Amino acid sequence: MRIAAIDFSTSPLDVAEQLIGTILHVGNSAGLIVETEAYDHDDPASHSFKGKTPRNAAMFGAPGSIYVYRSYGIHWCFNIVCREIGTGAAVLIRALEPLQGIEDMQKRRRTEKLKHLCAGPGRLGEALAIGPQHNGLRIDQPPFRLEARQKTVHILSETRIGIRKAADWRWRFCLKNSPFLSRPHAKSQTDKV
DNA sequence: CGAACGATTAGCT
DNA sequence: GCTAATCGTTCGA
Repeated sequence: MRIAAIDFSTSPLDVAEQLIGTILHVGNSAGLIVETEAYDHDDPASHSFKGKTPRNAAMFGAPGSIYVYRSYGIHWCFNIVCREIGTGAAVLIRALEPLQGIEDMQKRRRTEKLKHLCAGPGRLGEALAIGPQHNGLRIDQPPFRLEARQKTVHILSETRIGIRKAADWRWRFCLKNSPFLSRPHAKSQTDKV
């Protein structure tokens, strides 16, 4: 299997798109990335928009490192940092198609429904046992690994979910027609292959 | 120091 | 579709 050769020092838009169709391994569990969102340093919806704070410090780390944050006091969400170090850009991994370690994920999620196992950033975090202990680690070192996609994929761009600022920017990327998205994409959008 | 507010989700109507 | 749950972070006084 090929290790994904994604250049994380580029823009979050590029990285978010390239991540669709690659396989994310965390420990013994793995899934196909079917949904991502880009957040940039000059993006009003981004945690990094107002500068570095104790919470978002990892977002200003080296490209290819992990940024984990607590959402709504409940969930842990998983991001990969991009652009040059200190910029404050990242890609949020929002949904996976479960592939390996499914029983472990079902146990952690307390549900057997494959469709909802990793569909949404909070669910994905719970399924993969993501937590603050992963903040600042690297995506190319254990327990993490990215496996390159094996074929061309059909990608759609959509508006991001759950934000108020810059809500109309189409910075969400989906694997076309995947049943494992956190929310279905529109019927017809600009295709990116 | 107090208060408002989320890059969300499950469960109920 | 609507709302409660739940708490760390951020910002204003």
